[in-house]
Amino acid sequence: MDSGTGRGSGRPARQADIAAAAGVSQTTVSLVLAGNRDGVRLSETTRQRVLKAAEKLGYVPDPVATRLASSRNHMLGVYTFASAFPTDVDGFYYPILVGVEEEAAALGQDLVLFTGTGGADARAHDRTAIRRTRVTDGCLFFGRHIPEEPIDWLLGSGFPLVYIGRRDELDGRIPFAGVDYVTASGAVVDRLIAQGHRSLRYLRENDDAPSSTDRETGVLDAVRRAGLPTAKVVVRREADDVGPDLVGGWRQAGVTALIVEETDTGSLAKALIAAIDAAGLSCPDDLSLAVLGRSPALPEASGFEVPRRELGRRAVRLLVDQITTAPGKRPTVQELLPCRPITGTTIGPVPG
Amino acid sequence: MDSGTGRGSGRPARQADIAAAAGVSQTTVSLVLAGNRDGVRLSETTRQRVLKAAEKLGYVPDPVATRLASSRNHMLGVYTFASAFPTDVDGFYYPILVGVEEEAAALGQDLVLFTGTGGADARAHDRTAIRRTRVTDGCLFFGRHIPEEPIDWLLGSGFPLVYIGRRDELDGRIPFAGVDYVTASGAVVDRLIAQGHRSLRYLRENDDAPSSTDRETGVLDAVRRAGLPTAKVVVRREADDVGPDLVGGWRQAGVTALIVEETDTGSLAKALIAAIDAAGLSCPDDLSLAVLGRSPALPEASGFEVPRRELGRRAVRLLVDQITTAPGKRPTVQELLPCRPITGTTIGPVPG
DNA sequence: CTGAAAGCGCTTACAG
DNA sequence: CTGAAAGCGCTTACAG
Repeated sequence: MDSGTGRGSGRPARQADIAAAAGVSQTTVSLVLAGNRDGVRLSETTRQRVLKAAEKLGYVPDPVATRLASSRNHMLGVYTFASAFPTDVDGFYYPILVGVEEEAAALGQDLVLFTGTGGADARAHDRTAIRRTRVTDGCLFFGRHIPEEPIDWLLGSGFPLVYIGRRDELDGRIPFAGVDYVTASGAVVDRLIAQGHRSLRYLRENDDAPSSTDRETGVLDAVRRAGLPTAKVVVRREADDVGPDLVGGWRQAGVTALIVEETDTGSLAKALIAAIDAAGLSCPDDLSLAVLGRSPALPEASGFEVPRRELGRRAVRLLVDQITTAPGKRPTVQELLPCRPITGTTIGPVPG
Repeated sequence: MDSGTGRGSGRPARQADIAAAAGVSQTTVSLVLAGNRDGVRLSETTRQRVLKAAEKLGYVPDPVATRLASSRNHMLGVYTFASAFPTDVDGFYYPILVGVEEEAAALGQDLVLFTGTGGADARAHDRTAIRRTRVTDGCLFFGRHIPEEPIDWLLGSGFPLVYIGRRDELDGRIPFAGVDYVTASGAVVDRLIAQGHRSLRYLRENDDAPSSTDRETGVLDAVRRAGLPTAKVVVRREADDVGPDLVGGWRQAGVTALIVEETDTGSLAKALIAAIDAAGLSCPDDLSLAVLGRSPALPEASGFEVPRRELGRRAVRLLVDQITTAPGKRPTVQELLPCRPITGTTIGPVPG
């Protein structure tokens, strides 16, 4: 009831209240509270009077009004085109989100999670859904697939955004923080070849997201570097079609090393690991196995670790950079992060 | 460049643009777009004209302006007084967040994660930090400890909020969705006693959060119901002070059953489990063990499971209920959810 | 050094 | 059935 304490007064104090209390204009209050903007000089007496009144009234700026009037509200959006986020507890995306949260906190930004955006249904991601992101100063997007039209529209309107994951759509105009799957995958294959393997198979999903095609590129590059034939290396397969017979057939054909990609669903790597087991084989004694990305189904598998947390942090930093750069001179920043190799226990010399 | 497509036009369309295109006033546009508010009747011709223009311009309402002018923007806040959220990947709070996200999506609400609020430092949770929550229509709070003043202030200003976890501060005026630890803990002890145990110890943290005191209450109630002495049952201990000697001492004294609380840090249960192991004992052969809440260190332990995901969902529902109820007639809703018992493998008959 | 005024994009009485 | 006007709480030229 005592508005002097700011408690129970029913209505939070606004600048006009401070102005009345301090006997100055609301403009002056705004100026004082905004700190020292260049070119503006306030008498110390006024400053103190305003500050004291603000303190007494328990003033805190209204973030909504601030956002409407200026163009910053220190809120960053997070919008996903992937399913299973963040509902899936063991989800692929959670570590990324953790990184996003950490860096956002470090930079004094709050996060807006746009919900109901997890459906794989691209029709849900229309302009209406996506324009919600404009409450924020800028937005992070992710998911294996991207609806180009709404992103193009946001980009065209000068809204700062950063994609998490490499993207080459829209003539390379999409800023992103991604992962260098090409190099990491190539290094894994190099290692296999150094162990003497000459006949290998790369099992991948039948899905052309950049993270999949980049892994394939890395694998094939390495195979070529070794002077080996690439023809039969790549095998596209659904997780449901991966069984012991597939693995058995490969062995018959003299294959000694298997490589599999670990993506956001994780189902393919899991299926292969199960199939190897079901075929009564063990790694690396019977067969070497490499997983491109760490699989929860076999964490000790050899391969590499996707720097998901760092990816989140990096994306936030790039986004804030954009936000704080004048729209005219924003370069389209595209960055790839290196992966940490995992020695693991599933790669060994060629058996026999 | 063609503003008719809404692409590349530089500036998103607003109601004024639609008004100009349709040859009506901006008010009319607002009215049409708001749907049929009672008492307002628009001619079908006008409606169609406005709708078509809006479609053509790719209009999407600006949530910030909407929020400032009205009082809803379909954003819910999440603010935590606990540390390790959501940074800790195996965090206690993540399943709650998942529930929050699910229900928010179901109810068409976006989520604002207030960051930098995870510090245990209560001084950070001042009015300024907390008033940020007012960008949203209402806010969820959690954490074992609560700074009363800012919450009192928000409550007093009529801002809808729901605490996640039982709270009795502020004369019971804090709405919450909590967990019925009393009943769940009592049931666990009942089970121990039914197995013949007569001498038990309840190990708890030295921290008086409601979730801890409620567990203790449940334990002691059950002990009393069985007509056993309560004197030595409760033991307060830091995780660092729990070792094999403590467990050994209890056995010497004839204790046959141990109960430990699993809280957000999880350190105490983990320490006890390690201590039992280090003492060369196994459960339930040498000793029965119950964990009040599932411990990641021993998921198969007997006890109960805190319905964290459901807790999140429930809290969102209560919050939205509040938001959609006129400020005058909002009851202070306080709900407790039941826990799911875990049979587990660590409770057995009294040895020997 | 300070204030009056316009404006951010909406909603909501209030008039016609 | 529709429009002119005020207002939400700020920021930002623009005058003095």
